[in-house]
Amino acid sequence: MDILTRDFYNRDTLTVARDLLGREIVRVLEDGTALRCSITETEAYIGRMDKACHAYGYRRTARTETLFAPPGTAYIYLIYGMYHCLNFVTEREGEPAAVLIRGAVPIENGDIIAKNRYDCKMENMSSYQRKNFLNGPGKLCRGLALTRSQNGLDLTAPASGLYVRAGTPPSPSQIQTGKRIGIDYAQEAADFLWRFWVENN
DNA sequence: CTTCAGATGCTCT
DNA sequence: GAGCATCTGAAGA
Repeated sequence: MDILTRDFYNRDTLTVARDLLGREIVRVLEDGTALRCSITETEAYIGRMDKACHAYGYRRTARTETLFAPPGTAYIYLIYGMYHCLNFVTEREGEPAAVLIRGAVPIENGDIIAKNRYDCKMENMSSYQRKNFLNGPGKLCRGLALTRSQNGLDLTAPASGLYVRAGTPPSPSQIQTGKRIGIDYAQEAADFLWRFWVENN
């Protein structure tokens, strides 16, 4: 198959964040159903130098332990008491960094994703719901039924039930860059242009 | 279209 | 105890 290997994640985090656009997340449920979606928006977090990163200054706690795992590991945490955020660990093992997956569009089994999100089929979604389907980290995790139970999974092993395929990356001219969202507390790091997304949608 | 309050529980000081 | 890499529904322009 065309599953992205550890070498893909074992690179500079900004490079990986750009390169993840258009890649396919595959989430295999307990019953074997494969939910598939294409990544449309990402953000980079680099502990070495980034005050917005949970592992800023190599801070090591129970939560940030996953960021020190090998590249290609899933880092999933709870935010605001009720939502989850999906990240992919990057750079060499021991270098705490990751890419937050902020948005995606469905490719396969959209009806199940729609059931997780809105408890209905895709065809019954309103235009507002279509527009706001998986365009946020909490929405994406809800749609793909991801929680902290999946924290630490190996994204390069199909057996983990969560992996990433090569997909269809956009042309460089379709990639937009901007400031990251929701990190106003991070001082100078709040202005880093570490957010990437595919134009349209 | 926009702003805004409130939900809710884990993490770290 | 304070704050958080968010989302939703309601209300107003």
